This record gives sequence, C-alpha cells and structure tokens, in this order.
Amino acid sequence: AQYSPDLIYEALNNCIAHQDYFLKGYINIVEKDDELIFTNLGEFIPGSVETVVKSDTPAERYKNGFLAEAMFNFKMIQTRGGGIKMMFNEQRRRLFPMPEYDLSDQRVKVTITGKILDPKYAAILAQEDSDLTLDEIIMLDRVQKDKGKSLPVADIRHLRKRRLIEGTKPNYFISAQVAQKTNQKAEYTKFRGLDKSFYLEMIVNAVNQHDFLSRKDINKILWDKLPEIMDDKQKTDKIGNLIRELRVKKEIINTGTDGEPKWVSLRKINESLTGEFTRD
DNA sequence: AGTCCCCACGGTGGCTTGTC
DNA sequence: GACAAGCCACCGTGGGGACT
Repeated sequence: AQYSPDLIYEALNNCIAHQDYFLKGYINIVEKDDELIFTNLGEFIPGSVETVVKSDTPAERYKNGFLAEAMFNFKMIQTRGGGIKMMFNEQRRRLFPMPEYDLSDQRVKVTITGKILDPKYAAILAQEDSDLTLDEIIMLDRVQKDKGKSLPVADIRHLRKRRLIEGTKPNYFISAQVAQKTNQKAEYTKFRGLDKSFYLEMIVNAVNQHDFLSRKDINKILWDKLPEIMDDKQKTDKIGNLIRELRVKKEIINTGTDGEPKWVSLRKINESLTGEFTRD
C-alpha cells in the first residue's frame, strides 16, 4: 500500500525517541489492508481519549509524540508535533474514519484507517457549508462503523435532531440530506430500504403469479430489495416476520410442510373455487 | 437409527415512535 | 408523561428432508 517498509522503520525509530504518554516498551506497528495499527504496552495517561478530544485543553498538553511522529512519517499528517486532537482533525480533512483507540488490557492500541468507509460519511464531511463539530463527526463515525450501537442515547438523539442520521436501533444510518446533495439517491434507497407494505405486496404478487413458492423462492425475491445494512440473519428474520404477518392476515397459506413450505395465495384459491362454480 | 439443518409457528421482551 | 402500536430479534418446540 502507501506505506513503505522504510517509512515503518523510520517511524519505529522515531517512536522510541518520542514517547510522551506511552511507557517505554515494545511498540508494534501493523499494516493491514488500508489500516495502520499501533500497539504499545502501557497506560494512556490522560485516562480516556474522549476527555482529550472533547476538552479545550491546549493541544500540546495532550501531545502524543509517538503517534504524531509516526503519522507524519507515514505522510498521514502534514506537520510535525500535533496532538491527539490534531490526528482526529487530519482524518476529518481527508474524509477518513476517526482514529480508533483501544485502551483495554494495559496497552494502547490505535487504528488509523486510510480509506473512505461510508461514502455518505465522506460526503457530509466534504460539504462546504458543513457546520459540524468534531464531536458530531466522531458520533457519525460511530454510525458508519457500527450503526451507532456503541453510542449513548443522548448522542443518537442529538444526531437525529440535527437530521444527520435516520433509522431505528439497531440500524441507524447517515441521513438522506447528504444523499440528496451528493446525488446518491439510489444508493440511499438501497440503504434505507423500502416500506414494509412494499415488501408485503411483493410477496403477495409473487405468490399470485405462481402455483406455490418455497421459502427459498421468497428469500430470493426479497433479498436484494432489503436494505444493504442488514446482515443475512437480519434479512432472514425480516422475511420470516413478513411471511408471518401475511399468514396471520390470511393472505397466504402454507400447503407444504414446515421443512418444505409451499406458500400459496388464499385469494387465488378462493377465486379458482368460485370460478369453477360459475363456469359450470 | 442417528444427526444435522432449515424452517414454521407461537410467544415475548426491548426499543422507538406517534398520540393524547 | 403515559400509553398504544409497530417493528425487530430472539426463544423453544417440533416436523421433515438429507446425509451418514
């Protein structure tokens, strides 16, 4: 990728000379796909990254020589000697995800991603009239990384109020506002999914068009229409719930077995019955 | 015969949203 | 702020097919 072995060695040398908040010890730098992962045994003195980023403490107080130097050497930042907050701002400038800190197990682990994860996240950062605070960007970063699962309720409320995110737990996603501004409407629809009534109608129509449909058939019909953010399990559950709803409403009925279902349209059965009567 | 897997089915609890 | 409604995820149970 973009980081050469020479740069890594140089960074390592500089790291050892420039540890401020890291205890001396073994420093590991791993380059993986488009990520750089720094690991260093020791304690993170400021306590939490949050306090550093959110406080208005002068940058130099929380300067982290090791990381800043390494990032400079990796050409990830433009100037030497920045603090932790600057790292966040640099990632912001490049429309990349925020640095990921893991402070568990008596070590400091920082993951810097060097690529755009969610185009909508990048688009919202790139907006010229964007008035986002760094806090908000960090929140949005959580949404692009884990659909906001790790965000406290207050943050979710805030983002929703600002119309930066939509969706409901556990499927938050970055809002349509951005999608419209950046001509990503089709992409947005794929993410948001469609009305439930649309899915129900699709099943009913499909069942009407065939003698019967297996569960696999129904899966195949709906799978690509469901939001991209859903994983396989969620899609399976979702379709199961849809089928269940139609069954309860007596729109469809399973004429097969549980193991090998054959879903048929009840309306169609009724029509064919009355049809036979009227024909003769 | 035993095991594994898929799925239906009914039930339920958590969460969000809308309404009053 | 209370309440209902809707949606989602998960559970246990059990039938049935495929495979060994």
